[in-house]
Amino acid sequence: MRIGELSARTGTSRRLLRYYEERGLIASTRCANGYRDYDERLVDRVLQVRGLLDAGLPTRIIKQILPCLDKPRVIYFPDATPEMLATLEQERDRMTERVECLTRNRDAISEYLDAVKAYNGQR
Amino acid sequence: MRIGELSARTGTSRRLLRYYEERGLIASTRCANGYRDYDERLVDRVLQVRGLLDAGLPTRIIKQILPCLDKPRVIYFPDATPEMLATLEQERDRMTERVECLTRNRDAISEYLDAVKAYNGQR
DNA sequence: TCAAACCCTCACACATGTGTGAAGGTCAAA
DNA sequence: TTTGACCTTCACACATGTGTGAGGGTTTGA
Repeated sequence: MRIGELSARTGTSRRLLRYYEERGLIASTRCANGYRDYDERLVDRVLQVRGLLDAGLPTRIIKQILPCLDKPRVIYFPDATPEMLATLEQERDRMTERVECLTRNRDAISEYLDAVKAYNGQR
Repeated sequence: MRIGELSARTGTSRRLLRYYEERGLIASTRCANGYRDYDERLVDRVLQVRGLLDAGLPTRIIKQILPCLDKPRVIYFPDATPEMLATLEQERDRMTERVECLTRNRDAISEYLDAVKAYNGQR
């Protein structure tokens, strides 16, 4: 599919799709006329990238972790250098911290909202 | 305490502490000589702010949700306008999405790392 | 054939979080 | 009294994600 369709199907501006490509997060082939041609699977990929970006991860990190996120897990490990594995472990731990922080604070907000609801319901 | 101590105890640059204050995330009083004076509780507050920032929330949102995050919950609801409650609910949902996205992807990384470990252990 | 709707690259612009340094005031210890 | 370690404000700078538009090619349908 071309960039317009991918843009529509992912709710992502063409500008950003080109940016993600420039950052190595998604790939495209080129038609004879120079237009980008995207694979069907890119739809999920773009959505995943956006989720991670929204969760606060920079493209630099997303690019590093994406290879381990592919659906049919590639059992091709030799490409994982020790440095890369260390980075991955570190990033996994940072993600865990984020999850905990977010969960903790979200629960506090929930409690607050519940309390307000109870207060208003009782009046 | 003065800014230097708060900086040391939170691992946050003075520059950022002033920035957080400018954004209304933390407060300080002033000594006679103009120096900022921070309350002991600011240590936790700064750490919380940093956690939320690291989790991807902008200062604008953090400022809005901080009031519901105070330890001894202030049961003083009239200040919560309907618009603010709507914002809170929306932000709570966004946080939930972030948590889910992060968890999903972190688990995938974990699986990948486990697989690599098993592969290397078996050789 | 011409207009509309695509696509391309390139570049400037903006908000946000953060670093760095200048120019200068305060305070404590030597 | 002077030095050094603090503090102040202000301003410029940078990376990152994202918007916008210029200048120009391609494709499709009226």
